[in-house]
Amino acid sequence: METPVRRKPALARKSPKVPALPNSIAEPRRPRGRPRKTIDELDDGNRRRKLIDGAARLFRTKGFDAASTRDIAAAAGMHSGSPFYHFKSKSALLYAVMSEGMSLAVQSQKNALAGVPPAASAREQLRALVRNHFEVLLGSKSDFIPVMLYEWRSLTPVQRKGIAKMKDEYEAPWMPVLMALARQGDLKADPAVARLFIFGALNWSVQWFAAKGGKTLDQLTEQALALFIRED
Amino acid sequence: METPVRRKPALARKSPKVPALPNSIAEPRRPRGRPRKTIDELDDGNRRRKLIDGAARLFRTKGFDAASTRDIAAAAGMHSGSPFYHFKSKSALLYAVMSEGMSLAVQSQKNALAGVPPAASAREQLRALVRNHFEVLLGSKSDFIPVMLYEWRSLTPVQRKGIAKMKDEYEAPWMPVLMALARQGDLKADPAVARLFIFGALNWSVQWFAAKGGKTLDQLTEQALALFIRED
DNA sequence: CCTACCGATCGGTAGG
DNA sequence: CCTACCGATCGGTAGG
Repeated sequence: METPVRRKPALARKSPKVPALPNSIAEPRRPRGRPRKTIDELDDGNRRRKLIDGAARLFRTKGFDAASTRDIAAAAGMHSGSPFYHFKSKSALLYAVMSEGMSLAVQSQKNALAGVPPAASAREQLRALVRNHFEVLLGSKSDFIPVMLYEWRSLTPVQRKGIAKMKDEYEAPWMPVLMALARQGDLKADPAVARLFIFGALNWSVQWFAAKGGKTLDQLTEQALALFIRED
Repeated sequence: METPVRRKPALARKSPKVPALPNSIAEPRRPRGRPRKTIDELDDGNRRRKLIDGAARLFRTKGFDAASTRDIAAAAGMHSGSPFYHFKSKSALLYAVMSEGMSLAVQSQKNALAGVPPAASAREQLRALVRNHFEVLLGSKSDFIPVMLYEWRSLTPVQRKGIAKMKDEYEAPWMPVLMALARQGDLKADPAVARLFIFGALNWSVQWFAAKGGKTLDQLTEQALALFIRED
């Protein structure tokens, strides 16, 4: 599933944009033994990163189909053909965005749950899940998950399975919490349906949330809990 | 805002696909006075209808950008250039889909509210609104509103204003009902935020609802009310 | 509404 | 990673 593969060995060489320099400066002597990371390899990591970040932003703002690989290349400071050195297709780039987004979301959710005291109520656990979900949807890295949510259909079937697995992992902790709340009478709907409604309510916030002037993510979390869960 | 305009006067003439018939049959004599609708004009209505319906379905299943005007033409039994006889651009066709969808939704909602007894509780009124919203999202004409919800960004700014107006009209009856529920203590969240969450929960159902095997729209309605509104 | 077409753009590739 | 390019497709149009 790790799609991107470089097509040629990365050879250290001068950037074509930089004017030629004396050899002693442009090509520092290599130390003996296993070759260290070359300047190009480090740079390559940056380029890949810039491609993924730019793609995430463009896929979110314009949609997958309307964002051209030329747009994405330009956003990363490259020329039109270069993204295909890092990703074998536009769809592989989409997969990379979604897959990275889901990794971040799963990790972020694990951290959030780890911060909840072991004896915390189901209500406290749901609060942590909801608060983290808003962070994932609307926080600093907020291009990735909206792309995942809204560009699902542009994946190939195989890619879709990969993302679905990460989505299952992300959603897994929610059901036991909702079932506990239903058991104690604080959630009145069937937990399976409630889960779908609640995710919908939260996911839809990317359509209307405006960071400026609006509510904070903490406030949104409190409102969501007040709406879904009985207090008494 | 009524974008589609025919470019030439609609002259009654034989369909090119149909073999030539004797004049007396193919071209019935016109009665005196203001011309009645000709066969071609009736047919034109059918064609326009087929274009809009096919576009709605293709925009929903493939997305606006991925659905080509050739696809849409083929779905209506036409050749590639012909949709542009009925609509001046692909985006005008999108607008027609959304605008028709919103008209249907507004009308359907009016009927639903008219069926609620005058002295009905706020809860009953919300039930009618939610039930109708599911019908509009998931019922028989269910391609139109999902397109409206998910292809918003492909409209021109001017078109967007037109749709926004219809959306405001559709959403208007919800706030008083939610405010009444909040006043009587059956809705615990701020009504303005609750409205956004509730629409999100319902709108998201187009992502997971499968007509076969799943819940009925009545059951979904009851679950939604149970989730959002206190019973006691 | 069809036929025949156009310019623009797109994803992707070869070769260095 | 750039340069130069290709075939395919797309929205749209003229002319009948």
